[in-house]
Amino acid sequence: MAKLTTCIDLMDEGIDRVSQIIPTMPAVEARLCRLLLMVGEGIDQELAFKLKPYKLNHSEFLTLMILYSRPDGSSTPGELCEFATQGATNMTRIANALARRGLITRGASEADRRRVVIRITAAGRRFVKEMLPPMFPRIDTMFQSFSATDKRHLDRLLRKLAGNLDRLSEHSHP
Amino acid sequence: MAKLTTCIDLMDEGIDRVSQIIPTMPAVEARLCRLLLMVGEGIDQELAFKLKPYKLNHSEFLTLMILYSRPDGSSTPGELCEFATQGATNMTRIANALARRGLITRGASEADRRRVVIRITAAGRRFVKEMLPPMFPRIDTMFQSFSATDKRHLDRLLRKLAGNLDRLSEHSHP
DNA sequence: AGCGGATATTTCATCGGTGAAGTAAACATA
DNA sequence: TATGTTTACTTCACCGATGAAATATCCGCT
Repeated sequence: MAKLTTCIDLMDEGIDRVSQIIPTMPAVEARLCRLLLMVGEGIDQELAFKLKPYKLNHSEFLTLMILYSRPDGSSTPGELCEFATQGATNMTRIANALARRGLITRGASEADRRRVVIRITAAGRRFVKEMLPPMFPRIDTMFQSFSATDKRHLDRLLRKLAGNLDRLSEHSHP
Repeated sequence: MAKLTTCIDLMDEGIDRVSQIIPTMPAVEARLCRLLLMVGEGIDQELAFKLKPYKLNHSEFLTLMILYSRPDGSSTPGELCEFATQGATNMTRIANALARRGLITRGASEADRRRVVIRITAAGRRFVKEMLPPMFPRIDTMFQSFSATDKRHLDRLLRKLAGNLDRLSEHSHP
């Protein structure tokens, strides 16, 4: 497995060379994009590694966590799609997978019979409560040597970036 | 399409509730992880959107860019796997796709006949030079209202995080 | 020279995710 | 109350990515 930092070094060289050939390129910004993508992938892999023993998928985990974090522990496929940024198709599969393991139940809505009500079960809550804590040490390690100010800055900058991305996608794929 | 910022708001609420139930959770750090993942996905989608008209994949684009940025414009599947953090299997497919479009060539290595030498073609170089500039305005927009200091900070913090991730994965999936 | 283990790449089976079409219920309105 | 439109979810067919096994070559050792 290639180290992230060596990939970053190579990326730096690559961007330097490309921006020599194409000087109009916004090199600093492009570099930040690539950095974000690479670090994002890194966290993804780390998360996948922690989820593997529980035979959970990233999207299954996220869906389960959304349900867990809701006051009433329930939602609908459509809502979950929104919050988890997933396609409806995929949510069907995710719900199938979680229901088969008894972590959630699927029932018909009384108010609107088109709707399906998804609810986390007691077993689902127990499962989350058991699988979450083992992740904590590794999350702490990820942010080792980050000062409180560092964390505040990172938080602020990422949110600002998110706002800009929203404005971008409004214009193009609305 | 759900806005990133509303997803982030919901995530904030979710983390608050979960950390009330499980107070040992490193809430600040977990939040940063989720933020990073969400912003990463956002950039991914933005990139995919820009690549679609050129019928390119994220990994195909990255591979092509690596070749473009090398002084001699050539590499091998194994090396490209490392730099692009891709499985060898997938690199075969990527090379097939790019070769079919005449953007790269595949030849046998003289020194080591197990190796395949992949080289970007003149058409490949022209293609990159043509497709890259239209992306620049959108990259600039992504970092609108980021001061030079903001960018420096973000760069520094992401690299530090990458270093920590490397140390994590060394211990576990080495 | 010849054998065993390591390395480089491809093939195959499978999984997770997506777009397009299908089904069913609700709503709006005439 | 009949009809057309919208909404909610599912099914189906396909694509991109991955792990395990197959193939071919190279390298070290005797």
